[in-house]
Amino acid sequence: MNNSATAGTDPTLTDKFQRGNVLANSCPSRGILQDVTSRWGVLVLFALLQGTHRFSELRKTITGVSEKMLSQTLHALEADGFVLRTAHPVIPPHVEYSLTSSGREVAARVEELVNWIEVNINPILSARDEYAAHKSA
Amino acid sequence: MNNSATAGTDPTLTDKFQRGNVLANSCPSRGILQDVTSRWGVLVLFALLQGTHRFSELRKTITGVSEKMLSQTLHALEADGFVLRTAHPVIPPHVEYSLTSSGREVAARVEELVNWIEVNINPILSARDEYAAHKSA
DNA sequence: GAAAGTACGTACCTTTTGGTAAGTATAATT
DNA sequence: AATTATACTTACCAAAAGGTACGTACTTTC
Repeated sequence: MNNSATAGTDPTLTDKFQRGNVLANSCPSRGILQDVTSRWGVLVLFALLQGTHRFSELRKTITGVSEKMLSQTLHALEADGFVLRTAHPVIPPHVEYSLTSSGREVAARVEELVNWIEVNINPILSARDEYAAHKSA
Repeated sequence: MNNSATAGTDPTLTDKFQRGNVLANSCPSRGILQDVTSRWGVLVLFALLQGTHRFSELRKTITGVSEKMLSQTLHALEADGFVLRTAHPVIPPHVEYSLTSSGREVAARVEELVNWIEVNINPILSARDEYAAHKSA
């Protein structure tokens, strides 16, 4: 994928110094951030804070996700070590998803952000309307 | 198992009704969330926490943004009332971007998330490597 | 009088993301 | 013997995000 820094320049040396700085586009934090803040990633983390869920439960809980996207999102979060997948070898399949300890830590931050937005949704929507009205006037 | 409002604050019943529910795909919170957690939205909010910036300064600070994307992102955040655009009518143009009070509040949450990831980047990357190694084995 | 500086908008094209529908495996149920 | 249930994957297509490059406006500097 796209891990390279600015095209043409030698990235290797500067990369080490740019670590830990999201504002630098070669910083690996950006990749993690995208997994966490992706459209479905946020909602999966948020939902799993309520406890362990099965795949089909997550699908019902997070309205609008397709199986494909949910699966993809869970894979990414699992790879980053935020989500633990536990498969019980039975038929039909039984798989449970839960947060790891680091997953709980990121999810807590995500939750704070989500909660703030939900609590302040009305003022924000008003701001939007006002902005739109002002532009068209 | 079902208390949707938690975090650190006490979840009253009225909270639950005044809040939206991001897990429902018709909830407008999802739209705001996407502005805030978009690839460049996160970084713009993060950068503006350090203070007022001009357009060209933001471009230099957030490595990798194109003018088009930065402009688009700033518009979205301005419409949501998170960013204040101040244009000085001089030539060449001079425009300053800063956070509004609500912008500072969201940005603070975004910052916590970003900071956590940056501090924990190494363990996370190790988890990734281990996961990749395990899969290929 | 050409170039640079600033903050964009826009047309065009590529890449990524996302959705839909179908397929897979197998045991229990009807 | 067909259906149901679960957790996926994959192929295919549509939509959205993103990048590049150029245009605009006007003044100051070279």
